[in-house]
Amino acid sequence: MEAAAKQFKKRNAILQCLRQTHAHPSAEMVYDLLQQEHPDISLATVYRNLARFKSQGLIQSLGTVNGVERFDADTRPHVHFICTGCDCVVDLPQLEPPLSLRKDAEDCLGCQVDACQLTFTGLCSRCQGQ
Amino acid sequence: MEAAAKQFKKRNAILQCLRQTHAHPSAEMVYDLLQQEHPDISLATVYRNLARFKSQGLIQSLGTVNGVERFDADTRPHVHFICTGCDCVVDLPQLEPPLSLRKDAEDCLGCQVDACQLTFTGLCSRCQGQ
DNA sequence: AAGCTATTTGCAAATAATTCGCATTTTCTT
DNA sequence: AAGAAAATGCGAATTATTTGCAAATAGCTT
Repeated sequence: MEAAAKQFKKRNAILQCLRQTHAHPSAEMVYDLLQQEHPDISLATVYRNLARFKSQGLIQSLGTVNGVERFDADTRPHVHFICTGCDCVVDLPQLEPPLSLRKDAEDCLGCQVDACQLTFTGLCSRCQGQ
Repeated sequence: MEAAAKQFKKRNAILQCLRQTHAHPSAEMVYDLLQQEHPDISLATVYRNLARFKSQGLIQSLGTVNGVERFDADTRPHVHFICTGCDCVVDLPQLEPPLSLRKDAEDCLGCQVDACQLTFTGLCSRCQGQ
């Protein structure tokens, strides 16, 4: 095996891609981002691996923005802002997620809370100037 | 026109349906709920009117749960709990949505925040007993 | 390195939720 | 009652996502 170890797994490329961006990409966005490095990757592979990462807790889903699911490799609870103009998603690590309400929710409903998601929506600075 | 004014609009039936339930239904759930009263309603009409109500601010969308969009006729900001076991959605009117963070978000990003959504996910009391 | 098994992938077809076009019906305005 | 505008039903189209399956790849065992 003298040739360069070009053949790592595509799976890792997908995870790295997610970890290197702050764009909270969709499956198709990941697919597009990987085109340079892996022109032969399949969209199905991206979907499959995103589903796997999610079930493994390696990434989290932000739910869907305009009909398409968006992902985040940062699994720590943090606040998001979603622009209804351009569909961009931005982190707000400065803001404290209201985790203290979690126990209240559990007490109110007798449920078991696994995650907390706080999202602001509106227009980003760019989209405000139309 | 002596016969009873049976022919109000289906549009209103859809809105009333949403207002009378706490199930945060999807389009198809609304369609099913209306079958008794309006067996001749079309699913497309439900979709069309939900979109209209949303754009008018008469209802809000909770985003999608397991791939299907869910709606709420209560447009006041309030906290939700979503069960990942049975996909039920429950209000938590007792909990205070962190609206105070809204201004912080705007300051951080220079954005304009229009809405705030806080959602807890986990297992409801029924689903905890498997 | 060869052989064997399990996993991953690409492709194309299938699925599922939602939207759209258009003809018909209903409502509104006069 | 007549005509214009809006709402609806139906079926087809669209779009995101999933799946079946055969080929490719990676891991083991010798």
